[in-house]
Amino acid sequence: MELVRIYESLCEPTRLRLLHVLAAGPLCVCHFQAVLREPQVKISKHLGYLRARGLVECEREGNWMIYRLPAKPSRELRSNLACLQDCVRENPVFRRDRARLAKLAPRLARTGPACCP
Amino acid sequence: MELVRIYESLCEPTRLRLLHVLAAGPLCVCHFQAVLREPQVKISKHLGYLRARGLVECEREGNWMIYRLPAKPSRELRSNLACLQDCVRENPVFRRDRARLAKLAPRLARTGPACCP
DNA sequence: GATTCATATTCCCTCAAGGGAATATGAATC
DNA sequence: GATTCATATTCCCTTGAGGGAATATGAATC
Repeated sequence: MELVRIYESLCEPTRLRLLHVLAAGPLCVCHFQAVLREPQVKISKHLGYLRARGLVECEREGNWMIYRLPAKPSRELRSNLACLQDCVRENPVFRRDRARLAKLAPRLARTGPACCP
Repeated sequence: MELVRIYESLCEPTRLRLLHVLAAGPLCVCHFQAVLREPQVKISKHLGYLRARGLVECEREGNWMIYRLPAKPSRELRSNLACLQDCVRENPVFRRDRARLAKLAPRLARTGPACCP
């Protein structure tokens, strides 16, 4: 059941944070590290997990791997991502992530989702 | 994070079916067995799991345990249950459960959620 | 109080998840 | 081609989930 794969992907806080941040746009791994302040292994493993289950897509760009939400998400995935965004709106951890992401915004605007140009 | 507990509860098919059936109203364990056609241990364990995480409530009535959705669900839980109902609407397994539940409806109307009067 | 019925719990097993340290990979640069 | 940088993978460990058989519990009945 696809739904179960989705819920399995959602039942870990780091992955929720990754998906929440991704909702704002594509991002490379080192930016995730900067935003979540979690070790590289952890970020990379969880992104790999999400990718294996089709919750994110990725593409290499030079040294960097750019992750994004799926271009054509299933109805189930769309509903659940929307529900997630709604649920975490007022959660301090997620707000903090958004705030850190916002500080990167000017750089992202210049260089695109990859880290350092 | 409460959200994670919710998603953990949702990432198993039997539990999704239980919650889906519960959305139609309170029910005792033996009715769950009849509707899901799963062994007693399995039903009981998963109901216990859901209960421990606050996704269902229960109350003894004579020999029977009546399970129901929480009287005052959190916003997160409400959103996710709604999302779940929406996602499974067209899924054959869940539809079959509903159909079997419907066949019990006349009896339920007479005796309440407990099994045999 | 012994039996019966509905339900819960225990025990045993297997398997996958999650964390971190260390190492591998693959692209770019010198 | 050696080095560097970003990212992925491997290895090792601990922990919890899930399934089923067997057993326990608690209420009702005889």
